[in-house]
Amino acid sequence: MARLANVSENTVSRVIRDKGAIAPETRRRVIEAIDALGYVPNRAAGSLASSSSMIVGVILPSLSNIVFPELLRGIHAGLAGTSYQPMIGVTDYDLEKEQQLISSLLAWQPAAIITTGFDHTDAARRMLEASKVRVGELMDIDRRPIDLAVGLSHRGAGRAMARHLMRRGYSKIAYVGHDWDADRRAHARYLGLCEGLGDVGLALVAEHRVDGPSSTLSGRQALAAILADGAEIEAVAFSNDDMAVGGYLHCLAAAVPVPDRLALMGFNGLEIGQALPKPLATVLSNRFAIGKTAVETLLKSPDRAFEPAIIDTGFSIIDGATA
Amino acid sequence: MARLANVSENTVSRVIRDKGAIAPETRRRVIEAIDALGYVPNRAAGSLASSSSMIVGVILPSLSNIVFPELLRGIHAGLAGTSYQPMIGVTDYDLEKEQQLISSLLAWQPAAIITTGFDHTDAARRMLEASKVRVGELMDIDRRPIDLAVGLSHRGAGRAMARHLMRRGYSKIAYVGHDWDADRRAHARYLGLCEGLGDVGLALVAEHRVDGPSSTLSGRQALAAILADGAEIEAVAFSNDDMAVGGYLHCLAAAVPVPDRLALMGFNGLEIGQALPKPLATVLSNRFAIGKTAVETLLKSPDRAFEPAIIDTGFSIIDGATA
DNA sequence: CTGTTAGCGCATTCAA
DNA sequence: TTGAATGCGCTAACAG
Repeated sequence: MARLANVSENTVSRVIRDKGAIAPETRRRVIEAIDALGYVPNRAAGSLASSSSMIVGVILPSLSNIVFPELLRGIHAGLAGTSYQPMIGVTDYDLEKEQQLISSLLAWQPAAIITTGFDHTDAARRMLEASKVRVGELMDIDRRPIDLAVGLSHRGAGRAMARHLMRRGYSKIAYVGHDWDADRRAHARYLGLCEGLGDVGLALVAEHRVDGPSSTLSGRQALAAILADGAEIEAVAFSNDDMAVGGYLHCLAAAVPVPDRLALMGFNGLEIGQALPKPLATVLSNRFAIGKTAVETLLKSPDRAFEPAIIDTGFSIIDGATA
Repeated sequence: MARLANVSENTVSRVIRDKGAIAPETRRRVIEAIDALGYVPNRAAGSLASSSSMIVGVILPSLSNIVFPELLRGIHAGLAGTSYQPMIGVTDYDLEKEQQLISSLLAWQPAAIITTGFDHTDAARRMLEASKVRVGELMDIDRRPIDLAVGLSHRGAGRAMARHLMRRGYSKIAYVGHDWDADRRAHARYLGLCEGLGDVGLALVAEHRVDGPSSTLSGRQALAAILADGAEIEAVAFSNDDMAVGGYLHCLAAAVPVPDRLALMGFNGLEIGQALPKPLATVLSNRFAIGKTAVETLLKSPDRAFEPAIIDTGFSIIDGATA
């Protein structure tokens, strides 16, 4: 193909990568030859030679929870138009698996590695720090990142939920949630919620947590359970929208008037919440923006800054009609 | 590191890849050296040398529709325990984008490429056929694949929906759907539905399609619209569960008794449908199994068979309580 | 602006 | 069972 265009192999490479100055005429010939032969460059060779690849490693805790595909959507959006390719791994909330994935991904010498949260094994942290790839830790901003954190303060979101419910006149507030070991951010929101209540001398009047991940079904069952306990409850703060939608469906099935007899509030701002007969009161967490911003910021520079950076994508209360 | 273990570079490579016979003692020394130095092999170099990589290219039409993340989950499950890594791309239902992604992915010399459906540009089809990588076309099985198809007959699923509704005693059946240009499989189900009705001399009494992708909100609006038209309708077949859940929520909000006044049926078997006050009648599409089966089958052999293969993962009716 | 030269870090021969 | 030699296809550095 270099022969076909009457140039050196190298010039071809330069045309493809748009690097260095090239005579317009030469470029034309090369491009012609390229699509005459249907040439596809070998990325492995390129990566080896340049000891860097156009890969962005993405590590997600789960694909079952819709928020992570949405985060991935944002990452994709940030990558669109570039020639970076995401390589993804799923940890199932297991830090050992995360460490192993980090190792496999580093083997490709990626441009960046994106993961969630600040919890990593020591070995994983060392690998990330030792490598010079850019590192994005997403969703949370409440601790010091390795390189870049993009997300929101879940502690702050929890406080905001407390304030919102109190502003609406509820004071007998309960909590319904799911497993904290896996979902640390849910725990942070819980703590924020308690702090927010504590600020005005209140406390949760009841709480119920289910084992395992959040889901509509378990939210529905959990709300039924906490109501069966008989405590006097005016409003329920859920660990997230999945749980809250489940709770709402229980109220529909059990004919509990929402929000008059019981107010409900979720977290995330999922579409399904807004399609309910009464739109769910919740907190929008901007997953898409988190992913997109993270990618754009990381790829802006190939090198880390002197100090880790934190980008707060914020959150906003969605008033809804259930609280 | 070869020095540390007192062996040649080459022996190290053999230990890592578990290839060729190695003295237990030597292997021990090498492994020791490996994790003493925290050595991470360079995959790009490996791929270049072997002209094949441990990458599986995955091309999805969208991440907004929950079925594709679930397909991805299945793919991940099939990859778990192997050292293959998925590299993913999203087409937004655009065949040109698919072609471009196929080209970028082939540049990595992947072990396999997984995409959805049988619609590809001519160029894309040529690239896939020319390369010797294994090719999985997922979700549908109604046409002849390039190498391997894994999925279900959407035509058949549409007929099954028709039969189910008729068996339940409904004969005035309407259709509510979304954009067919993007979602060819939804169209196939529609055709199957019409055929199923036609078999016993029936036809749809009304139909309504919204532009754009399926969503709970548009399902809700679409059902409201078709009911407002005034045709006499006993049951509605939706293009999928997102739309059907939206329809159900409309019935809740508008106090339309389900299924007594109006029966509803969806497609996919999403979890949310089963969490509704009345579980949704729907058709389970086994997305997870499709992804997992496809990966497992493709990676079983590095070479294509003489004849393309088709794996029918089937579907099953979920009776529910809405039809 | 373009050509030349020399590796990148492995896997794959072939010998020993 | 191990070592030595060769090259995968490209990019980087340097000349010209």
